[in-house]
Amino acid sequence: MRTSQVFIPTLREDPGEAEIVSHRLMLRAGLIRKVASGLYTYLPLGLRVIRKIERIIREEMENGGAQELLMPILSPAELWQESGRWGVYGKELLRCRDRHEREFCLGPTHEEIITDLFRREVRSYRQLPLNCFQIQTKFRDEIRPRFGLMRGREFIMKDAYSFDLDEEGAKRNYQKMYDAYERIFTRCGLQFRAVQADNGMIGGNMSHEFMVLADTGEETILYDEHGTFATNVELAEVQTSEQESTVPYQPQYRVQTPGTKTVEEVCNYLGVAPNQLVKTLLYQTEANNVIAVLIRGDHEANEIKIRRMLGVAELTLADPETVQTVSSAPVGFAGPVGLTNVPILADHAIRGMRNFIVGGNDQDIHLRDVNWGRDFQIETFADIRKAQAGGPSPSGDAPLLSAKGIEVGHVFLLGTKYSQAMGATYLDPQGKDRLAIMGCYGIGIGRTAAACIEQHHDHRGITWPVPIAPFHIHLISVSASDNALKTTQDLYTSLVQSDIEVLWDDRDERAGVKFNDADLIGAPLQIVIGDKGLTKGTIDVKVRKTGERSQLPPQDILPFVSKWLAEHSSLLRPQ
RNA sequence: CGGGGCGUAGCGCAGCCCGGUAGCGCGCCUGCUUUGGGAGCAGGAUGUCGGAGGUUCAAAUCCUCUCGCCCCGACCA
Repeated sequence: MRTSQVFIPTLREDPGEAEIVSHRLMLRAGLIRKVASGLYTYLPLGLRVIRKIERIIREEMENGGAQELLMPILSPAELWQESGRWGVYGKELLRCRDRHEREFCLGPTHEEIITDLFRREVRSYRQLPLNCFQIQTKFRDEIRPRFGLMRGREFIMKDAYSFDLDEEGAKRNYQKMYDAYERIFTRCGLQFRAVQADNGMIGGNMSHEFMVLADTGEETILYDEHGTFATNVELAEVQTSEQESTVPYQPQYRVQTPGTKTVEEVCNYLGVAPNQLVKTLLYQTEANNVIAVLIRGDHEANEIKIRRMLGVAELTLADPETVQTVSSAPVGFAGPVGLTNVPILADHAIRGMRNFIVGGNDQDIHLRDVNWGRDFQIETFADIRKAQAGGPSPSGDAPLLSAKGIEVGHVFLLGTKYSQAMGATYLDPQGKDRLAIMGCYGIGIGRTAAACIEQHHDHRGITWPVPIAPFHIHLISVSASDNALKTTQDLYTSLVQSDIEVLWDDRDERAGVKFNDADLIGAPLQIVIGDKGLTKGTIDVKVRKTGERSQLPPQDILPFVSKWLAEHSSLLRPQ
């Protein structure tokens, strides 16, 4: 295509609104434009990238036995009420009414719709397994959209849902999708890692997130150097062998700690290290039960672990009024001593502590030389803190390393959560009703494009991998002579006839402008035709990513670029 | 939702404190010259100063309200 016929509004300067490199470059290279917070228009160039990713996804999903369908973007409230999620999804679910005052929501995901379809249409075990996917726009009313396509409110997602006869079948489908995802992200030219992820209330360990490694990632992953263990920090188990301490008990006493609410403030005030402190977190569950959670001062509570441990869906820190009622002190001074009206859950690390500091259940008061067992009782010790880099890996003794990642895909074994709630059953060979075992599998497509830019760029612009580049070749003529024009035209035609995607910059611009736009847009190869080279009988080819240049006679260009593109389109080896 | 910041020409910004008829750079238009890494010269166009209300002889500037956007945080006691 010619630039005069494609709408590519590039920006010379960085837009003020963009913070991270992918967002900046997507705006500057003319891939997207913002419509409102978290809402973007995909411009022609951006859409070409999206379509390429979609094509790879379609191929690999079909390869993995999934078939494409398309569900509506609006979901009726009844289905969500039936699954129970109408009540729990919260403000992220954008609800609306139609002209008849019927309630709907914009679909943030489609388990309800697909499960409804399944229960209406699938009768027999003979129809299983079934795996359907769609590529469709989702809407989640994010609390804080940011970073362009990285966290938008409206975004394009591939979501797939599998239905199986039994657990084994479901695991087979899960594995197929896992494998498909590895192929997809590899083909997109991404450095990524599949990590164990949270399964919420369902249990088991069948959930993996596909993380693109990038410093701007919003997720933290922990892994060990052998590569045998990788997980979201939210999930990582803490290996612990804390023995009860044998340090002699000291008598407990009260100290004044005016205005010291945080661990840091207490430590500064008393001149002690955070690991001598035990913080008492008061949590509320959905049933409004309050529980006290004890965590060593230098550790962080892991709410996902606590939630799973308690078997509750919702867990939030207690509001100030509740804290006042339960601990008879304002927020910041809760402690376990005398806290008899709520259960006390403690992290394993507490077991090995003696003579520590806790809140005094009184304003501006802390207690020193407190000891569990003597001064208060702990109901349960459990692994409820966040794992930290440097700690031992659960798979061995190698220390854990941490990295930032962008979650681009998630595979999840759902089990019977939705089939149970919505009655998605089939008849087995014995004629008995059985619940279908489900799995679901998502990929954020815009986010994948953004993550790709995070990994493939330099100070001049994007350096697309061939498989998802908007164009293969950026063709630039820098001379206006008849000869140069004719040569460019001929080359353009022959490239197009060979099914190579060429963007021909036919604008009446200076060479520098064209070079800069080409580097910004980031087609993998640039071909430069000018009188300078033509008088020597050559045309220049530049590899965008490496800057490597070759001077070739016109007739060698097509074979050269065909070969180069073929070599760089093939499956990259996963890291 | 809490805190901070910003809305002035297509884009990036200054002007606001201290009120007095709106500016810079890039882009855009015209002409000439240039033409292999964002050209030079000359000329030109462009603004509901986010919106509403108020104070004032006079408001981009001060006050009130409102809308939008960006960043940080969202309870770790």
